[in-house]
Amino acid sequence: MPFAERLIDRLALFGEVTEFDKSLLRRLKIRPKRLVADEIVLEQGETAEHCVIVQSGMLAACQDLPNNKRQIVSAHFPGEIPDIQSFFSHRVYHTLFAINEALVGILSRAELKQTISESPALTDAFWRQTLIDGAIFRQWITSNGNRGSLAGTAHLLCELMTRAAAANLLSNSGTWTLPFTQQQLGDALGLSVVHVNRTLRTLREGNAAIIESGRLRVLDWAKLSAIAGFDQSYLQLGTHAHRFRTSGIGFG
Amino acid sequence: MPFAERLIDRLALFGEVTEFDKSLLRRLKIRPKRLVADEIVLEQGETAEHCVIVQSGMLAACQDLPNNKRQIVSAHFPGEIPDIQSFFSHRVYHTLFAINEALVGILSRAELKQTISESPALTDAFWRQTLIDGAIFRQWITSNGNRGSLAGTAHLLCELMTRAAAANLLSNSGTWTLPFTQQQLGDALGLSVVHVNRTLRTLREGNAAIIESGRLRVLDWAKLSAIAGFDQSYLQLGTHAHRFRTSGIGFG
DNA sequence: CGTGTTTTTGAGCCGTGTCAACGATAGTGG
DNA sequence: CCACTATCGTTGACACGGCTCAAAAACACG
Repeated sequence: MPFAERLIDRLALFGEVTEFDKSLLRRLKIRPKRLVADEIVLEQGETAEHCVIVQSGMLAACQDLPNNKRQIVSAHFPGEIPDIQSFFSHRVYHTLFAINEALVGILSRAELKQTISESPALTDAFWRQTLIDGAIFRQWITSNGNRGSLAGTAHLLCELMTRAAAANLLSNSGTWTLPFTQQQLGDALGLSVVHVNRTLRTLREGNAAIIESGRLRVLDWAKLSAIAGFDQSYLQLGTHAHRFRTSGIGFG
Repeated sequence: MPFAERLIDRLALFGEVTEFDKSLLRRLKIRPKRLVADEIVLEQGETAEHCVIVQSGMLAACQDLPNNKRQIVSAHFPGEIPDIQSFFSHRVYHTLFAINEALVGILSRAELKQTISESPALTDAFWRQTLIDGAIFRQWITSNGNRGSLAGTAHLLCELMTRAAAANLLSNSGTWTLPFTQQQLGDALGLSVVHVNRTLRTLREGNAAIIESGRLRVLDWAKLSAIAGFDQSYLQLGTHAHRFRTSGIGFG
């Protein structure tokens, strides 16, 4: 599936995309680029003339800290544009890197911005995306601040699983190949690897969720989301989430 | 100063505001409302038809958690519109409340959205705001996750002080009446009141910053920002920050 | 002046980090 | 196809940062 189509598909999760808007997006010049795991797309402090769109695999953004820890501040699924913020601030304050082997599209920031500005509907759609990103950020703040390790971890798993479902990444059996290492989960949650491991064990022993050979399987969605205090509506995946909620693999 | 002017002033921090845009904003119907400390503007889960603009005082947004803790996820200075996110998602997932006695303006969300959409420059300006909000969120994630209590607290103080300066809230002597209680700082930082208190003492004893009778005084900006790992550029207060940097009260 | 809130301090405990080691798994080159 | 090696996951022991409980001091307000 070409880049523009993936983008369109994702936008369609949140509302109708008109033929006009589709044609605008299809006109974008997008250059493919393969990334290996851990490959850096954009370095903290750099200025960038290009935007990135995720085609397959996952990207994440992190801030490297003086105490040589790193904080992962966001995770990006196929169809997403991780660096929209460079629209108005060409310097970025975090490093964008590939979580696993990924295929991304590189496009001119100016061109994308121009294209978006040609359609009020597209402007709305992208602006809306950044607001949803904000809602996700707030949840991460809460997870890292006051939810505690178990609820925080559960919340992250719920969020990632829901977003993975929306990106159509679940297998028939409802599992998802979680590309994060436990170290990376810890970097996102502000926990040590060791404690992430223990927390995952607790979730496993409580029959809430299990990661087996890299695949995340939610054993009991009600239990997991209760532990997390997770309510997916902030992700605004209305229609799509509904598709999964009614498909009998345990969402809801 | 009328509401629209405060809004214009703030937008002007980030770039020129044309007369056309000003006239659009001045046409907005804004109803004043006084708030006492802790008064709730918008409750978690509510749907809102109105937007709020802060005129004086401060607002904050928090998420209440099942473990009866609360996480403050954002703080809002005069000139800001805390609930822009309701543009595309009428339900809000956090409670918006007044930190101290405040004056806000209430305006129709639909009308504001309409007004903004009439000017590409305004659209850009507001979208840009939400992206800056995102940059702030990322910093809070990092503070709550991996910076540790001392650096996290210092970072929050740096951020609030810088934003207070941009909102022209500093006294001649460079102090600012920090309206947060230590409990609220803790709610923002994911720390207990007790520990916030101890951390502030450490900052005080290190001659970095001191809160005396509710006023925050930065004793040594270089030291405080070094502890925090703070770099104000993510706030994009370019010109304005420069004004303070050269005013000899210790910023830079 | 009295009452409620906020700040400050102490003492003790618990969650989470650190260190260290081993096991599992996957990729690599012979 | 099998060592070899690197990375990741898992577990235990122990230390420490930050939480809880509790109470006093400072402050704000009517």
